[in-house]
Amino acid sequence: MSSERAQPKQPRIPLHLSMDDPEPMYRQIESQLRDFILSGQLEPGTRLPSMRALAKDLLCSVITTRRAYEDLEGEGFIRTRQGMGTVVAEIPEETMAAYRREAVDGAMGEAVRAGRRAGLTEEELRDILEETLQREVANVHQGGTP
Amino acid sequence: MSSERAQPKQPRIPLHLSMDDPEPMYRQIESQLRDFILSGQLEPGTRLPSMRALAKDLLCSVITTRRAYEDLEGEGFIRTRQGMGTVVAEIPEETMAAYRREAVDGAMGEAVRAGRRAGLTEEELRDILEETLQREVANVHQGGTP
Amino acid sequence: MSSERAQPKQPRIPLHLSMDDPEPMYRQIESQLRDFILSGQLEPGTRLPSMRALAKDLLCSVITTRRAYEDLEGEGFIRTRQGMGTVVAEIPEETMAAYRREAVDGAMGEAVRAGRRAGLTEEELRDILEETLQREVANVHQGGTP
Amino acid sequence: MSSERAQPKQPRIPLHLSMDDPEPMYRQIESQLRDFILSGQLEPGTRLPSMRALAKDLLCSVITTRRAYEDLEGEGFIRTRQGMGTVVAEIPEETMAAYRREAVDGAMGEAVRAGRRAGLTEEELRDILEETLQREVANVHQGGTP
DNA sequence: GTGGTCTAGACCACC
DNA sequence: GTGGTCTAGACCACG
Repeated sequence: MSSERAQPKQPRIPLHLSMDDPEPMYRQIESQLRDFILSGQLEPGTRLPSMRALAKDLLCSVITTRRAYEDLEGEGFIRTRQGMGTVVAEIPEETMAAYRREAVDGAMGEAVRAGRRAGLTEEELRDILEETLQREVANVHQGGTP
Repeated sequence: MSSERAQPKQPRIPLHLSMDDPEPMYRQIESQLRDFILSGQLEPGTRLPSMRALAKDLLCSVITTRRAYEDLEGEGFIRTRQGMGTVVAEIPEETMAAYRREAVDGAMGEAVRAGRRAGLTEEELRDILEETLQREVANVHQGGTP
Repeated sequence: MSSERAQPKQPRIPLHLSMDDPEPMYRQIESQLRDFILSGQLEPGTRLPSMRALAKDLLCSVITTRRAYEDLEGEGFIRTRQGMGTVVAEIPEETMAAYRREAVDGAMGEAVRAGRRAGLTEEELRDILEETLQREVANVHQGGTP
Repeated sequence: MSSERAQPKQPRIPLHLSMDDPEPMYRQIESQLRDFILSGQLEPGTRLPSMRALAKDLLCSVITTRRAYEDLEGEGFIRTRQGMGTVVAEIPEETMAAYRREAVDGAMGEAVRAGRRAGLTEEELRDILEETLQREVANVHQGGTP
């Protein structure tokens, strides 16, 4: 009679929905949770707030939070079981790395293509990266991606 | 035997719609035309195909091409006149430059934010930029953005 | 100006929901469509009935059909785009084969384990397979899996 | 110094709950106990652990173990008496055989239907059975169903 | 006409 | 208490 259980910890997770964001609510929730998991701020086994609790917190419908959780489960980031809530799944480091790279590579590719269309040199693109790093660092220090 | 009146030239414009692209059709058309204009491949005064002709060519509805043209006109990239067809607008170089910078800055900002969310260091982002430059250069030499 | 379109054919697809089946409706729809695709009865590019039409047909809510379609899209079996309906996706034969084997292997493994628990010999299991083949052939000839 | 009254023996029963199994906990308990009984590893008269003890052991709620025991009692596999604990019931060999056959037949039926849905031939199904026999024999020799 | 998002609220299964 | 299924109906985006 063996078992594989443990009491999942449940930290506060600072999510926020923006009405100005054209992205649908459930996707905003998904991407924020995904980022927390990918960045290691939410570790495997960590318990997520219940769908109902999160909905109350975000002032949205349970259906919206459910949808986000369902999608994330489909992607393998979280695991949910009836009556037992939802926890962050065990994800192979390999998979994590692939996900991390995917997002950055995509955006960087777009930036480079945009630069090429604009007729910029590689050196100018490097400068823009440096400027952006400065700017974004400033942003994060005041406290927000938006 | 060929007339040489001051009528706008109408070069071949290689547009293509992709079904796999999650972007709606009219936006695909918009962004492709916008890129041609911003990159100088379509010069001011150049005549664009009629909405009907383009729709027939792309196997899409006229509503779709109309919407793309309307949006581009709203942004000031093209001008449509009754009975005179649609031509690329005269755009101050200043404005062009601003648009170009905007696109690059936006994409680079996204790349940096994605990197930060994934927990990458600035140095790793610089490396990724270099890799991307390599890759994209390779791409363009074989011939295509797609 | 090239394109990648074609008028998808739309054959009749004989789906049916069983109320006695403990499986939720949306899963019944999913598995039946998945089977049609995996068995080649629904080819890539084939158009599926619209969510609303199917719902009317099956006497269930649009939400139920939508859920089935969404899940199948998540699994890569179908592709859906706003305003353009839903079509069977192009699936690598390799992937198809893997899916096909997965289901059968799982069930066969369970059968063999059950047989082992029951103390049956391999020969007895082979006999049972033959009997089952007979019986199921009979079933399908009268016309129903249930 | 050891009493040898006619009290039921209580062997160690290796049960385990898996969080990844989509099957609810109480069903996992049920099917594992049922298998032990049907395979003769738990003989009639053998005493089962108390609901409380089992719950503590499996790190689950007593409601869960109770439900499993109740279901098994409903199926006639075990008997619970006030103050006397729970013991494996006397089951006619005939009934046991029927249950065993039922399990195998059910699983084999599912395998054949899955194969038919996937468009496999009878010969391919026979091959799969042989492969599965090989694989499962290997498994059992290293020691476990899981 | 298509699908996409969000809403509310019911009832069930599991722990 | 948890999540899971199904319902109805509104409004938007796309073609």
